Formats: sequence, C-alpha cells, structure tokens
Amino acid sequence: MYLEIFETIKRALFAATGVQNPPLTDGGTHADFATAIAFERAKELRRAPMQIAEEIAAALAKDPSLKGIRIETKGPYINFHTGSGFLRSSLEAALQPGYGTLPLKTGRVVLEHTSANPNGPLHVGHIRNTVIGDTLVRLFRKAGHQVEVQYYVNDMGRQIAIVAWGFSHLDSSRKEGEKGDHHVARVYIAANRELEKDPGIVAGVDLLMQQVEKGDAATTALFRNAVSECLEGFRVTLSRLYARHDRFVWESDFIRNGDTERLLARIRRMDECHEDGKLWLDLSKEGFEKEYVLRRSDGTSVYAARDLAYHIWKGRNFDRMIDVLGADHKLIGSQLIATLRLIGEKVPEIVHFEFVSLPEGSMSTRAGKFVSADELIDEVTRGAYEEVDSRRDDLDEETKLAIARSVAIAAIRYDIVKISPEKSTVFDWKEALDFERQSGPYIQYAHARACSILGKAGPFEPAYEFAMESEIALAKHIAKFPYVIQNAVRDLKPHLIATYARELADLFNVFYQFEPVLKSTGMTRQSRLTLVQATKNTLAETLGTLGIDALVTM
RNA sequence: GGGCUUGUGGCUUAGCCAGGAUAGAGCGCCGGGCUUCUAACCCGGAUGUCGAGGGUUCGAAUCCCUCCAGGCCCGCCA
Repeated sequence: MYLEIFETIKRALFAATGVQNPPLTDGGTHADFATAIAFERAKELRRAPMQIAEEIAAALAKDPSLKGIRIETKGPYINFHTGSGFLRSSLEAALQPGYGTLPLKTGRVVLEHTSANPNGPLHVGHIRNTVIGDTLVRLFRKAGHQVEVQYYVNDMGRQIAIVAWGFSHLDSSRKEGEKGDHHVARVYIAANRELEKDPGIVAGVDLLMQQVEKGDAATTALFRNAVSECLEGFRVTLSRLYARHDRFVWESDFIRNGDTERLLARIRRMDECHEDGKLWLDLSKEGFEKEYVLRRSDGTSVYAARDLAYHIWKGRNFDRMIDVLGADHKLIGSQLIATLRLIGEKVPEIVHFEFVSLPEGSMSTRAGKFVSADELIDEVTRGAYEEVDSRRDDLDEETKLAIARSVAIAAIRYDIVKISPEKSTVFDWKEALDFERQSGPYIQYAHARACSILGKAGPFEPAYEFAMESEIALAKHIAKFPYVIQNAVRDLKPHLIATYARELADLFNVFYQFEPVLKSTGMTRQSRLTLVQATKNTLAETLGTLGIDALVTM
C-alpha cells in the first residue's frame, strides 16, 4: 500500500505541476508524506512559495486518484495524511506470509561475494564482504529477482603457489582436529617465513606458477588439493554465518577452457594493446595512467586477464552482474569495467566496502595477524550463552546453546551490516559482544516478545482500530517495509534494511511498554493482537533478509 | 607525488547521491521504571562551530572550490 500511495501522489504532483519526478519524502512527524515542491516552482513562477503551495494543494484536492488522502499546506510545504483505510490494507498485507516480497522480475542476476584467496581462514575483514553480499542476495530475492551466488576461487595466484611450495617443502601435516583453512594458513605463514629468510625460493614459486599455467598434472593436483582443503574450511565458516553460494567458480578453469587465450587474442587486435615481452593495454584515454598488464613476459597470464574472462562468461550467462569487493579493488575494478566496455561486453555493478582493521593495525594473513571468523563466532557464541544461561534457568542445555548460536550470528551479522560499507572500521571485541540496543539480538528479542504474546492470546479475529500514538506509529512503519526493500535493492544498500529493522523493533518496544495487549478487551484487544501479529510477521521477514534467525523465545 | 574515500556530542553511528520544517539513534554519564504481555526492555536529563575556510542558493551536514586529518590504491601480486 505504501508503495502504491507513494507513486499515486507522485503522479498527482506531476499532473498538477508538470514537474518530472517531483520531490516527495516521508513526512516524518509532520505527516505521512510531504513535498517542498513549491520552492522549486517559486523560482520559475517568481511568486511566493506559500501561495504556490496553496494553488498546488487546491489542484491536488480535485484529483480523484487522491481520494481519501487529506492534503494540507503548512507554509510552503504540502503535507499528505493517509486515512485509516491505508493502515487497514497495509496491515492486512503484513499479516500474509512472505510480506514485503515484490513481484517477480525477469532476467537473471549473478552476485559474487567473499571470494577470499584460499590461503588461510576467513577473517573479520572478509566476512564484511560475506555479510554485505549475502544480505544483498536475500534482498534481491525478496525483491523478486532470480539470483545465482558465486564464489570466485583464486586457485592459481602467487599466494597459492606459496602455499603449494610450503606443502611440498615443509612439514605440512595437519594437526588433530585442525580445520582445513587454518591448516593452510599455518603452512602459508611458515612458507612466507622461509621466503623472507631465503629470497632464492621465489624462483621455485615462479616455476610452480608456470607449471600450473601449462597444465602440469602433478603441480595442478598439488594446488588443487591445497585449495580444496582451504575451501572445505570456508564452507563450514560460511554456513555458520548462514551464507550460501550456489557455485564455486575456479579461476584456473578460464585457462583450461581457453577463454583467457581467446580474450587475449581479442585484446591483441585493439589499438590500445602493446606487446613488448609482456602484453598490456594503454588505458590512458580512459583515465588510467599505468600499464594494464594482462600477460607476463614469461607467458603466464595475470589475475586481471582471468578476471576479464570470468566476467565475459558471467555477462553472457546473466542479465546483471554484481560484485562485492574490498576497497583495495577499486582501481582494478574500474580498469576491468573500462576494458569490458572497450571490447563491447557487459559490465558488472561493483559494491565496494572499506577495510576492517585491528586496533594494532591492518590485518595480514601472511603475518598471521588477524582475528578469524571462526574465533569470532566461537567467542560471541560463548558470550551469548552466558547471557541466555543467566536469564533462562527454565531451559535445557541444548535449547540454551541453540539460542546462543542464533544470537551470536545475529550479533555478528547485524554489527557488520548496520554500518555503511564506505566506512572503514576498527574491529572491537567489546562491540562484538554487545547484545543491547542497535544490535541483532535486540531485534530478535522484539520478535520473541511478540511471539510470547501471541502464544498466550489464542485465536482472535483481526481488527484495525488504532487510537494510540504508539499503535499508529508502529502500523505506519510496518506499512513501509516493501518500500524499504525496493530502495535497498535499487541503491545496493543493505544497511537500509538494518536501520529499518532496528526502528521497527524500537517502535514495537515502545508500544509494548505503554499499551497492554492481553489485558485489553474487545476491539482494542483484537486490534492490538492484529498489530502484534503484523509486527511479528514483518520482523520475521526483515530478519530473514538479514540472515538472522527469528527466535520464538530467548 | 597522483587517484579514490571517510571526517557528524567523550565513543560508535544515521541522514549526504536526488539541498528544505527543531541534525536522528546507540554506548557511556545523571535521574527514574520489574507482585503487570520476557528489563537482551522502557521513560526523562546533560552533551553538536555536522573537520576548517570560502562559494552557489530564498535555504547547505547535504552541491562546488581550497586546506587539514585518517583509510585504501598507484606490482610482469592477487
């Protein structure tokens, strides 16, 4: 209903003023919707905005499509107030399962996220990528898009060659109970120490890279085994975070299937292409001063070439490509896009996020300086368990542990997604272990409270009579949910849904505090139960898009 | 040195792209609220030169310019 009314008012404003895409905002405390369009018209008409607002309002009042909407002017502003019918139909929609799901879209979307190098476990920086990416996936699906989620496995870079070297030259046995990704990190860190001591080892690493590019069977198997072991660990961590990939795409496949070679052949025909041992593109006309190298003088391809081949493949199989990448990929991301444009291929939409660092400085897998996602999940789960244990002695161990696990993931995912991606952050244990307001558990708690009321209420007939301020504010916010989904997907901004969820929980808690539900009677009781049911449903749908369990009790 | 990006109360942060009605929150601080639907909660209070300075505009946290500070990038690494 919110979406429909919003569009209806916009159309009416266009009809009344001739302004394309007229400004229309949420009315905040003043109204349901508001516009400052009179200011804009004042310039052109050279008359007082207040007077113009009056005239526009008068024209709108005659518009039959705005029937039931009260229009008032407040100085130069025009305010719109929706009637009780609006809240009723919004809540009716909110009672339905799957509330907020938008109509099915045509076209297929491929979304790539995480894609960390398989040389050690995912750490607190990588999972910013995971959480942003996975939340986007959920939002896109909620908005009616068909999405395939991909993980691009970097299985032939220098870092993997170093891992492979370590596996074949150092003591690399796996410890009892050690996760594959942690094992690989241990070998990688040890190999790097050797490299520092003896730079001569670089030649051995280079040789491995050349052999793998040529398709040497033994070297390929060596790489593949190490990468597989690491991925096995990634899958466990990703699934603990409720992030699922539909497909793991191996970078080396684009060498093996000839795509990279075919791409380089196309590149060679371009005016911007230069070959002087190495093969590179001159993108200076596109604003890039550095040489964009695609093949080394020893004949091996570089990451950029394989990434181009990967994107060409994605572009031919999907209608939209979305990549979630760290801020360190900004330059190469725009070089990739510029090159794809030059050769007439589809380009990706890239969502960049800034870095997560530790209080003592930036993270480094090579130096072993990182907080792993596994460690974070374990620690936060422990904290959550203490919290559950201290307040629920009526529950058995298994249930308490299950709640703690859900609460921990909620805390972690929400902490990450609530921050705008363009902000660099410093990881903080104290914040990670905070389960109070503006946290995932806070939103889960509101949901559990709603469930508790509904469980005690028994069956009831829906009703829609709201008189109290907290009831109306809550109902209006519920009505906005589809609008928020639409905007979050349009702007590729998952944190919008995080903010929405928190506001919804805030409003519900205020309502909960002031308006008794079970103790009220008659129509008031029915209406409040309806509101609780709609809130519960909307919270559950919202939590679903955030990848957080909607707990029934906690 | 060049490019990208961030700078909002003690701390964390929303709002900025699409300029408008008193700049929203949380933590921390001070003061209240559990024989009442789960207090992982709620209410009240103090705290802001929206990094600094110019400009555009009837109007700037929001747009433009300069400067300062932090982050990231500038490899025949990925």
